Amino acid sequence: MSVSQGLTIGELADRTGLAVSAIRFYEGKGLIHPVRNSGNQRRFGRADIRRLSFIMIAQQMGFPLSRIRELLAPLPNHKAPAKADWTRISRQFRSELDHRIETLTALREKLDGCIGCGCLSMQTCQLYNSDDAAARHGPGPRYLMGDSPD
Amino acid sequence: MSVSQGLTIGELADRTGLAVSAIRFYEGKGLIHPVRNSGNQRRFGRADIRRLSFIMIAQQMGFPLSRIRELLAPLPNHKAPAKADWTRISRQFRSELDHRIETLTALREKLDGCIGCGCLSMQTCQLYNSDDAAARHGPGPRYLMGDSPD
DNA sequence: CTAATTCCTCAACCATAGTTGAGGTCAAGC
DNA sequence: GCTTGACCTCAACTATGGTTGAGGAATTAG
Repeated sequence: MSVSQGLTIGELADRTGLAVSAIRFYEGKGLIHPVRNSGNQRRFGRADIRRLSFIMIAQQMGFPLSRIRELLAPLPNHKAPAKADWTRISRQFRSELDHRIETLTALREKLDGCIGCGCLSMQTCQLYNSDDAAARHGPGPRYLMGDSPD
Repeated sequence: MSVSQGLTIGELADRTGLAVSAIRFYEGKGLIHPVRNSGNQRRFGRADIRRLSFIMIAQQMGFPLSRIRELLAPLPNHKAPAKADWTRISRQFRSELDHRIETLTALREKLDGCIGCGCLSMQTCQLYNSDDAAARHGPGPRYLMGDSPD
């Protein structure tokens, strides 16, 4: 396979650590867009190594494939992306990551308050309020789910 | 339904915001352990409202049901847990939450470095190294996945 | 006492994220 | 030029986290 023809799916699998079947699956989901050679075999560009690496990282951080596809949508399919393309995507990614970290941190702080007050089973729990208070506001663990304690 | 008989599944669903089918599903997975009345209907204790709230919160933070079951395993099944039970579980939960936040934060810092150096598409990218460097270390995005850059 | 509602079990189905295998084709080495 | 390994498609299967519906029993309200 000469360089000008691109990488085979097996070569790409070796480079990224992904299974061949996973790469085909991602193509089906619109995350990657290989070309086909005269024998109907997939041929990938070197830029696709980075594309798949990004997919793996984003997934590890809990992004669903549907969202990753959206993030990658502005990248060109069949030529190497410009630096500006990746920079824009990285910034977007970073901002969603920030949001995830903030949400988790806020939850942790409430949990801290809860351990401190000896709750999660007490009527005065800041996380779960009393049953009556929860009933007034509707179902679910209101405070953790977004309400302020009264 | 008198109080001494416990909550029906529908009442518990109203209190927690969960679907009746989800509560039955959690029982099947061993996350909750209702008793049965003489007519084979499930009866829940008030403590189960908190138990389900905890399940909802932990799930929202990305814990799989299997792990949540393990966390809840020390709680008594058919009587109200002691304060110490919930405190122990909360501490364990908090420590796993810490770990998640640390992992995400470390990833974010590497991503920051990457935006700063204009990478994710550059040969000198700190996240993805060069293809040759990546090949030397094995498949995948080595730096983000745990390696230090050389 | 009857009718409406809620409950029961069990099986099938949905989405996400893939893997596995059957049956067949392509390409690279000798 | 043929054999072997890598590739192709498509369908079925895995696991998680549930929902939906069929067919029937229990409970509650009037």
